[in-house]
Amino acid sequence: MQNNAQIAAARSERKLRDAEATRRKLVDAALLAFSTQGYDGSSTRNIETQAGTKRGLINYHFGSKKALWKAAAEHLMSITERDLGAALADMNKLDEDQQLRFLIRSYVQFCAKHPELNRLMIQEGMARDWRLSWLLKRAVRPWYEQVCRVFNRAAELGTAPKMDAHHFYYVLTGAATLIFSNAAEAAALSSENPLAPKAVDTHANAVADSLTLNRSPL
Amino acid sequence: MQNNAQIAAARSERKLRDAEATRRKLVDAALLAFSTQGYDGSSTRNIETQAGTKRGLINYHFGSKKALWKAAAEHLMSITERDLGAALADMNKLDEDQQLRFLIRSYVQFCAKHPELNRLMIQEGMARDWRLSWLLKRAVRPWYEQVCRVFNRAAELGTAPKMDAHHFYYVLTGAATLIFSNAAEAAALSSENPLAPKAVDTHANAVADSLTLNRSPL
DNA sequence: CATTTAACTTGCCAATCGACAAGTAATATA
DNA sequence: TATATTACTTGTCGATTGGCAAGTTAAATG
Repeated sequence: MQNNAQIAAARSERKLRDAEATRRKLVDAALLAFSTQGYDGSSTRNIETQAGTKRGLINYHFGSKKALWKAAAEHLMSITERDLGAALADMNKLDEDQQLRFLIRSYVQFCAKHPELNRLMIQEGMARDWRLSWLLKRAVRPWYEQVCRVFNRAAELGTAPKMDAHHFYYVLTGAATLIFSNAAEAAALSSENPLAPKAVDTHANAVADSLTLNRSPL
Repeated sequence: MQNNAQIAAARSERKLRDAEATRRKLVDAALLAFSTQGYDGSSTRNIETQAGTKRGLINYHFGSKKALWKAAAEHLMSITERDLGAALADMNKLDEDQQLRFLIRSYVQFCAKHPELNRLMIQEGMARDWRLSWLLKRAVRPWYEQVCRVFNRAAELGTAPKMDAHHFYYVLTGAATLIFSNAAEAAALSSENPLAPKAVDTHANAVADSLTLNRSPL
């Protein structure tokens, strides 16, 4: 009877899905905590509470706080890789003159969608430890080199301002991200939500206008 | 005999100076801890150890961790107010055409000199709590309005790019500060110290070139 | 010289931290 | 049906947290 086997398989699948749902809730809560409060400022017990799970499940599913951080960071970096990779693919379909501006606007849109990314990078970019090393190897260095490559090509074409690629990277990253990673401050200063689609688009244009030279047809 | 009185006064003064030295060491260590590890991620005991003082002195001199944070933040904001105020005064002596660029360059230099400021703002700018409120009222809002004022005047003169002042503020602040607040990451990516005077000057020019329109004589 | 005061020291407290281990309950397998 | 495995639950541990209070030490004051 294949029916019984199917039912058993469905039950097994469902059990697996439940465990995966628990892992997912914990990863999401961990990402929020680690990115806003830092690694040492986040407690596993509070993460479990925020995730709506019971107390020992982080150690059961991940083994340690360190392993939870790596799982959460890996989850975020895989999303980042996928979305920014897609943006780069779209960019390559355009005329080279427009590529830098497109990349900048895509990057700002992505940062608004995932402020946890830049919050995490800020938390971990201050001190040299195992978490910064992990992030550099896993995601930052490849992205850094992609940005420098696009910038250097744009500089050849005359669509990028004349500066060192390294400084361009930090001007771009800082300009693109601060209004979103410090959203609470930005909202208090302007009484408008910086994550609203219209505000995001305005900011994307502001950054792109600042960092490309074809800002208006001559 | 005034001599005895003078000696007594000197001793009293010295005793007072020692207490003040202790307070100062604690404030310095607190600023380093709070800005890099966040408020909850910093422990008073570790701050005391880093300051080279004994264990109960934070509670003796400041009464609580919260009061220590306020003392450290007030110390940093008074330095900021003094230095950026001086920069604004110098700026006002220049031709109006050059004022925005001068302010941007001065601001970048200051951020490189005091990376704790932007690290603290990043730590506290993510969530609405009593520390963000304190910082907004004490320092951020006045500075924000000064920057917007200078930018709006530059926009009238045609020396600033066309964008909303609020977005200009965050483009400027992010572009100016990230390479310094994430100095460990930046050093790992470029193998040069981002806080070295030459690197600071290069970055100041990169930010100023991006955010002013008189980038080169036409 | 006796007393007061300021600066510092130390022991202790309840709460919380990450981690481990011994459970229970439900499902899968033989 | 008996056994094993998976997912989850809970009790407890030693270490650390912020804070309080009772000290000690040394200088100022009368």
